[in-house]
Order: sequence, then structure tokens, then C-alpha cells
Amino acid sequence: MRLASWNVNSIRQRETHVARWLERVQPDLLFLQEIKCEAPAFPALSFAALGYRAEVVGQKSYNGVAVLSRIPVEVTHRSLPGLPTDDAQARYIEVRAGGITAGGLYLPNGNSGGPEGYAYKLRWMDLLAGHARSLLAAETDLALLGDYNVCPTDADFSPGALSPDDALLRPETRARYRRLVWLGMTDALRAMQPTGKIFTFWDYQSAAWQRDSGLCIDHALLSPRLAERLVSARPDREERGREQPSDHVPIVVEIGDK
DNA sequence: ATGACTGAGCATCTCAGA
Repeated sequence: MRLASWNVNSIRQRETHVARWLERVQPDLLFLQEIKCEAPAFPALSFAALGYRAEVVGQKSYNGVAVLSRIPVEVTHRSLPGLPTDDAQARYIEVRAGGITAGGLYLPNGNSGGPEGYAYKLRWMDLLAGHARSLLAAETDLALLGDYNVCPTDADFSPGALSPDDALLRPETRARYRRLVWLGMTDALRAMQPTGKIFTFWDYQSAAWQRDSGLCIDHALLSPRLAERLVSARPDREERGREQPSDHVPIVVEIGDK
């Protein structure tokens, strides 16, 4: 089973990038973040032509997540369980597919909106950990993948790419990411490459891509039994070199058969 | 010293991204 995640920074700007990538990589599930549109504006037809159906949790202008699948899926959640029902931010979608549960997430950045904005990020991470804990308690084969907006360690960003007090690397942020890992989840990218640089994002500014000044903020966490089936996990850096790319590249995780 | 990126939207500027 091939799982993937990609923050596309507007699906309408990246429609052809995504279509070509689906043809090239052929994932079973592709989770998308920052689609930046409501469901009716999602270009579902061009993906349907390639054999992928879309489940969309849309939002105008900001955020927005979706999943494209070439296998049957049942949507289990369209928002993170535990958030207030009036929370309008489209950041979570979860499906059952191919015998596993897979959540696609777009975690709040936390640098905007002052102290409230950062508190929202931490609250979101607390709820994510609580949700993961209950799924794992029920022996669910679980994958949580997406744009976490967290650099877990100092190996996960280039020197100078972030200010020292950035919300992506504050101790409170990292502690909450570790709490997720300590539930028994395996960071698939790091399991495949324990040391050295792994980047999934390069800023559009300051020639960050040309200088390879990047961040590792897109992650795939796997429950214990899925981790045992892990075959490969990698960011697809090729996509960052294209014309008018997203600032993030896709991550691809291969899970072997049971 | 200067300029310095991208996307969306009740837009020619502001907000957000990270």
C-alpha cells in the first residue's frame, strides 16, 4: 500500500502538478493540505479521469484538506475529534481504506494570531494526541500523515531558516510532537534515514531551494504494526524543482502486505 | 545599500504561510 501526503499550497494552482504526480507515482491514497478552496471549486474531474476519487474538506482562502484515492475509502472524520463544533478551520480528514485507518492533517502554523494563535496550535496537538491514543488503544492500524508544522529536532531545519523562537520549534511544540511518538508511533521518514538532513519544505524567499535551506515539517507517523510493515519512506524532492512548485514536496510511504 | 516569494480575495493592499 502506497500512502502519500502533499501540502500543495492551492490545489487550483497545482492541479496539473498533482495530476502528473499521480500518474508517475501511483499512490493508493494521497492526502492534500492547503487546498485553499471550498469543495465545489476542487478540480475533482481531472483526478477522476486518472482513477482517483476525491473526498474534500474545503475552506475558502485558507487551509483545506482532501484525500485522493484509487481504492475504496470510508470517511471516518472530517474534523479533528474534540474541537468545538463551531471551529471552521478545515485541517483534518480521516479514512478507513485498505484495512488501515489513515488521518491527513494540516496542523496550525502557530506564528500568526499572537499568543492565541500559538495556544490554538498547542490545543490542536493535545487533541490529536488524545485521538491517536484512543485509536491505538483499540488496536487500530493507524497512519497519521501531513503537514505537522513541527521541526522535531535541530536536524530538521537548516541553520538560519527559522528564528530561534519560531512556533515550529519551540520546546512546547516539540514536547507535544514527542508525546505523539511516545504513544508508540514511528516517524517513517526518520526510521528510513535516522541521521542527516531530510527536508520537505523550502521557502519561496531568499533562494532557499537553490541553497538547500529547508525544513522537515511534513511527517508520517505509523502505529506499531504498520511500522513493522514499513518498506520505504521518502520526500519526493523532484517536485520542488519544477515550474511554479508548491513550497512543500510530497512524502511517500510504502507499507508491505500483511 | 538594496531588494528580497506566493496565493486568495467584496483586492491595487492585507493576511497568512513557515
